[in-house]
Amino acid sequence: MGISDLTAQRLSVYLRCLEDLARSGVRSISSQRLAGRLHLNSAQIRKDLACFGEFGVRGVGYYVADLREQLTRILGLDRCHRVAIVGAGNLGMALADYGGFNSEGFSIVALFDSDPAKVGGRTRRDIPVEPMESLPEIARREHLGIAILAVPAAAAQHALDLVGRAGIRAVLNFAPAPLVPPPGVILKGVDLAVQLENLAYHLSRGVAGP
Amino acid sequence: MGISDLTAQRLSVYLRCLEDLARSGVRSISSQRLAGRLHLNSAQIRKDLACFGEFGVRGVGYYVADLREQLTRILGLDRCHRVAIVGAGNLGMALADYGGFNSEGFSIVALFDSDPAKVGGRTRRDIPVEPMESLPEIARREHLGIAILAVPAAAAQHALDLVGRAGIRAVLNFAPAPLVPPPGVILKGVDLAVQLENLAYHLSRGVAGP
DNA sequence: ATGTGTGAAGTGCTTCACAGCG
DNA sequence: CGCTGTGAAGCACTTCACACAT
Repeated sequence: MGISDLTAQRLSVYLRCLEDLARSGVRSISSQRLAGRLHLNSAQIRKDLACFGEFGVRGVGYYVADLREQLTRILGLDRCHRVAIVGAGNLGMALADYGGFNSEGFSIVALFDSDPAKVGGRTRRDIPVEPMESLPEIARREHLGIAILAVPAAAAQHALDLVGRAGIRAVLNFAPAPLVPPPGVILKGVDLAVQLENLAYHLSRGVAGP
Repeated sequence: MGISDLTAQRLSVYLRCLEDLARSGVRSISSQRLAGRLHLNSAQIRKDLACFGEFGVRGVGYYVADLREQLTRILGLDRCHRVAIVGAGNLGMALADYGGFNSEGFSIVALFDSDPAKVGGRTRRDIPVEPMESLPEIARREHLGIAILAVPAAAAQHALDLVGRAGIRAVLNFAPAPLVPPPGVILKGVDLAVQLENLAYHLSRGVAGP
């Protein structure tokens, strides 16, 4: 069966919840109770998990430690991913220092910027800002696997191409531009302006129903 | 017909593209050419627009200035939305100064934080950090309509409830927690960790196909 | 008794394909 | 002829409901 992106995203949510449960000392949990915590349908959870194996125990549920381990492996979080951030503006700097990324799974190695005035600086957590030109070299030396694009829209496609040529094969794009990934590169977009405008849209159409 | 969230989000994308086109002096554009720019299907664009009226001219396409105006109105961007940011950490501060929000449609009025050490400070763009307790008062005085939640997961539900009680009816949540919106509040989530982990997942499953 | 795994039904989104208008 | 607007088909995701395992 083909695993959809939505399924993979929910696995991340499940994993996060399982880590909470493990910290609370919970040993096992049913899809029903997990669904309650996450405000999802329990069949959805069972189907998502069943894509990758039979992790549950009938009459019991899922063992937290076991499932946590399985999901960590499935999501590729059993090894550390080395991340570059391209664009050292407000957003790039903040993302570099953002504590919300599963800190075991990801390590922000460097920021890159084409503005010489920014190069040489460091974030509060001491991540260095490197010149754009050294991206290919550093990418290979440091084994960077993921890039986060936080550049202006006009520079985004160029930056993406550069990143692709440097051998980085996965990119998270924050620039508000419709980009074409180079062959072999996985591209995901997060468009903050669209999300905010979506709220404006809902506000102008009256308030949420039940 | 019920308008889906996905449609509304695409309208934002269309609007942004139309603003570019207007700046370039383009007078009219067909759904085909718009689709080419945005890497979408042209029928999708026509269907999305048809939800709200017959804006096109057969044999010609859509007049850029006219459609731009219509979409601005539909999305509720013909008036300015006053925005609060809750949580003055890395992310909250960066979002407050982020230039990517359609600057005519949104105005970030204040940040709020429960940490007294942060209160009284200002962002680089001079937006003040206020104490959490004054949120209800400032929300009403300043007519705040939207809140952005950039607090830790553990504090998010509490912050959301507070924001709801202050009369704010639309919230964009960055905290990695499954929240329940108070009645009448529209809630959208952006989960940065999930997006990044999704890339890790794709990397661990081999490279993107055609 | 409890709760998984799953075929089948239900729902919603996308794409096709074409009538009809300018 | 070019292009919109749209019914119908196609596809994908979600939910139901139940056989079956413990």
